Amino acid sequence: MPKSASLHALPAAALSDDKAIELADMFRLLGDPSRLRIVIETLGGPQSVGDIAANLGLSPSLVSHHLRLLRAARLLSPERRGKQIFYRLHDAHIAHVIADMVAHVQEPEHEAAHEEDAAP
Amino acid sequence: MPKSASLHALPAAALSDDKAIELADMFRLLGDPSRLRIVIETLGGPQSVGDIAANLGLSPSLVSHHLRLLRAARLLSPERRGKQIFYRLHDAHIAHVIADMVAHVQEPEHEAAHEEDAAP
DNA sequence: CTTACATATGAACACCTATTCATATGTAAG
DNA sequence: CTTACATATGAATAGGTGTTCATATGTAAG
Repeated sequence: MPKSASLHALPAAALSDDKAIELADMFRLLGDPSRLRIVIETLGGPQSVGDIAANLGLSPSLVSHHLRLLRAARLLSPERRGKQIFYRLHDAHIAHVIADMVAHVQEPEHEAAHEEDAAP
Repeated sequence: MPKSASLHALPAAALSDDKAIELADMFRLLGDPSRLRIVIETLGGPQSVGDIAANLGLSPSLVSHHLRLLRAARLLSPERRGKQIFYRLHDAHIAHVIADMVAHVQEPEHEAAHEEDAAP
């Protein structure tokens, strides 16, 4: 394993394949706009399925399908309250990660792009 | 008035659809194990296509295909050095976000932290 | 020039996935 | 009981995507 020496304060780039797959799995779930919006909705507190659907303009069926995946991945957890079921972020760890990403995206643009593909 | 933030200054859950799609796009790219490993490889510094391929056990062709996507999304940027082309994270912003996620996954164990927020 | 190496590109294929529709399950109220 | 509401589930489908193979482009050296 001819690995390049770690540079500076950055974590040493190496990540076990298992962890990589685990991370990729989480990224993949958040990689769908509908699912990402659902997760973001829960950042403000537990939300019922119906509220999420109405708020995002999605069908309750579709929201439920996505919630099943987010539930299986332990990103969200359900809590029954009467007829409704409220979903919340599974733990503070997930909440922090998501909030961090949202915060980063909401920041003003950092630098301009270089130059890229040229098409003759 | 924004909803009450529980732990830190959580952003008020709302995110414009454009930003949501932009974020989801980035997540989707990182949602593939091969692509995620490629990005993580560049955390330690610029890496040539061949080195990445050899290091990850992927074909140079596949790596190049993935690099094209990461390049188009401005996550990585190429730099020619002789015959080889080195790829590095496009900016410190991206680097920080990725490193943050990796650090979170590498933490020993994450356990659920319950907290009551909003109760109608 | 030719040769060898490094990367990129296009096509084809198999696989996966997001969405919709119809239907089922569960729950509170009349 | 029945009715109405909230959520879940299964099937079917259209579109997307990762991978491989073959080939092209670019670059340094002999």
